[in-house]
Amino acid sequence: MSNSIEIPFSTTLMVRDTCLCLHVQRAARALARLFDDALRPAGLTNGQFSLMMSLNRPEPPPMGPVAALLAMDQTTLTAALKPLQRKGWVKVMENPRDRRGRLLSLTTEGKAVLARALPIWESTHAMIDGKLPDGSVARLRQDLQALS
Amino acid sequence: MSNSIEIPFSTTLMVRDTCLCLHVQRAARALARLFDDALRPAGLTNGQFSLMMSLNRPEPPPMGPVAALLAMDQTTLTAALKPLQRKGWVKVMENPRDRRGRLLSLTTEGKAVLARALPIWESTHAMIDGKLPDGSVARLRQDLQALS
DNA sequence: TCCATTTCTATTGATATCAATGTATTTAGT
DNA sequence: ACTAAATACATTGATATCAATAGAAATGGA
Repeated sequence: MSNSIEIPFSTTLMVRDTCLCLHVQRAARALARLFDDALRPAGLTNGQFSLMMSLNRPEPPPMGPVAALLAMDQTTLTAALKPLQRKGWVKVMENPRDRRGRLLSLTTEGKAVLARALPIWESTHAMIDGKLPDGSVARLRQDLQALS
Repeated sequence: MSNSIEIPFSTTLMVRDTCLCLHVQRAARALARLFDDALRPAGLTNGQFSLMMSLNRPEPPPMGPVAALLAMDQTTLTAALKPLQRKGWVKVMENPRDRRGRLLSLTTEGKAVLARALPIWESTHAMIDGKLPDGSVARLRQDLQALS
């Protein structure tokens, strides 16, 4: 006996259509592929581009605020820095004011890589802008910001 | 000599504020954490919940369409199925009509796990809905769909 | 039928992601 | 100054993600 616990197919369709988490994950994967493809000639992934761009500041930031800006776990940032350090694009140094902390900065070569990637970002982003209805991109950004 | 190639800080701020890819990745990470936390008592991550829900169909689907539905690489789906198979929640069988292919289905226990997770999804989603302005969630879904 | 092409999936290698945990350092309270 | 608590990162282990590649089976054209 024992009726097995079943979710109706109609519920499945409802969840698929309405789940915001699923929709965001889908879009995240699709956009990541799009930017990864575009940025490949520059030797960067979309995540590496965003991370390095966030390090292009007058003063080298510590890790915590950078992780918060990117809405990622601090351990994820530690891992993401590894390949960039290996390539000599990012420098991680001890914070003289707080020896627990690290300060992150782009190397000269890192800045050059980022500068070569920038026009690719611009054209890719313009392409997306063009494909979406006018104004929807700005609206989308606002809505997304409310989630993170 | 050689002036190093620098991107102005103002450009960095512009990219940070406008990059749709970054905004989507940020929201994706934040939402993933939120649902992962909520679903943890059910033993599922947000991705596993979405995948298993997409398998709750009258007829077991092959892998290709499932990967397309989730907008993920086919190799990602292969990997994502591994832990679910190990736990006995998903069954992967050869397609008798096409011996290259596989058919994916939930086991009885898988269906039970999914059924226990459903109320968690409902309450978590309702919580998000409540925190966002009226109507913005539906609009957001539409905009995201245009991207994937 | 035979063969080239296409389709469907798996494997490998690299990076991304987070939970759990540990270590070193700073801060705050006394 | 001393100590407990908080803070900033790193490490480990598991899963997620995709590119490149390879294998097997189906399909289509001659």
